[in-house]
Amino acid sequence: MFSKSCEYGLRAAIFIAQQSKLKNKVSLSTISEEINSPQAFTAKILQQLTRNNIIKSIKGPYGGFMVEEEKMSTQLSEIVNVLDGDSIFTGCGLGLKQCDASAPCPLHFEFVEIRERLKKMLENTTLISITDELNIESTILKP
Amino acid sequence: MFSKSCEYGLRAAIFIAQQSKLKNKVSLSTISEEINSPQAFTAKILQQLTRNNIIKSIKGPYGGFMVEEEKMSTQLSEIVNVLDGDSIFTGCGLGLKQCDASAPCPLHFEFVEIRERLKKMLENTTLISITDELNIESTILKP
DNA sequence: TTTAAAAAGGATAAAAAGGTCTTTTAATCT
DNA sequence: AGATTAAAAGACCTTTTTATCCTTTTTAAA
Ligand code: FES
Ligand code: FES
Repeated sequence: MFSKSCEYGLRAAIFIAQQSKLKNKVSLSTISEEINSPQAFTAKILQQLTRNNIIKSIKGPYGGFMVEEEKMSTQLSEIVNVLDGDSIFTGCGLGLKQCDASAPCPLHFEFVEIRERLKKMLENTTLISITDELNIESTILKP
Repeated sequence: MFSKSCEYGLRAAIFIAQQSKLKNKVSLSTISEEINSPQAFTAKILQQLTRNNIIKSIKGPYGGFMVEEEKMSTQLSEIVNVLDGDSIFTGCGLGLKQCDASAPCPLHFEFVEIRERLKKMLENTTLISITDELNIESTILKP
């Protein structure tokens, strides 16, 4: 469904958001331990999220990564878009060059509904909405 | 969503099924033209579908590929399973080692619904159901 | 101001996916 | 039987994804 980059990126962003809610900055090594991802690769992904202004990084001792208050409303769809592009939201299920109801593939009408539901779900889920729920239900970020 | 192999494989299988309904065998070159896929690569994919007994191949002059009558009820989910494995049907959206309601990731409950809907759709769609519809609606397999 | 912690950036490497080419095998026609 | 046609099989190549390593830059604290 999503690339490895995207999976790690989502898990990382959620973990950082959790900690930011508790006013903690977190270092790369902590993040990759807590979400069980390869450290150096995770660093690259965090750079992308930083460049795209989804998380904030602070260099130097006592530095780390955090999600700023106003970025806590970031939709997961934005993160997916940064890391995997938008083909999951707009592409044809059978790989036709463009998904178009006027020239539909055999799966089009059913596929679009599922794709839209996925899109809506990722748009309606934000870093803040997840970290709020995390306090209630017990969900996890590593295997 | 699906790999290129899977996209080509689904398009090819649907095209072959269409033609089999008209009692036509189709050659590799025809298939790759009609579904707009790279020929040599498509050959590899058709071999997989043949080995997995989803389509039938006939060598020699007047040979080609076809879907046998009893295989027209093949579910698209079987083709996806052969070409991409079952991770799309069972894997965790955030890439946790296993998707498990007792240790759910933050997306689990919503993700499972979408994943199940995709699975049901691909199980309910068969080569025969698609080729029946193809006569009614005008759906396409390329570009 | 020196030190050390931490991210950024660049180079590289391994693995997987995507794709091509050549030889072999099987079927049909003459 | 021999020539021809078409897929099967396996070797090979290219690109993308996934991943590591190492150096540089930044910066807080002693
Ligand atoms: S054309 Fe294939 S999903 Fe829309
Ligand atoms: S645990 Fe992540 S989708 Fe089920």
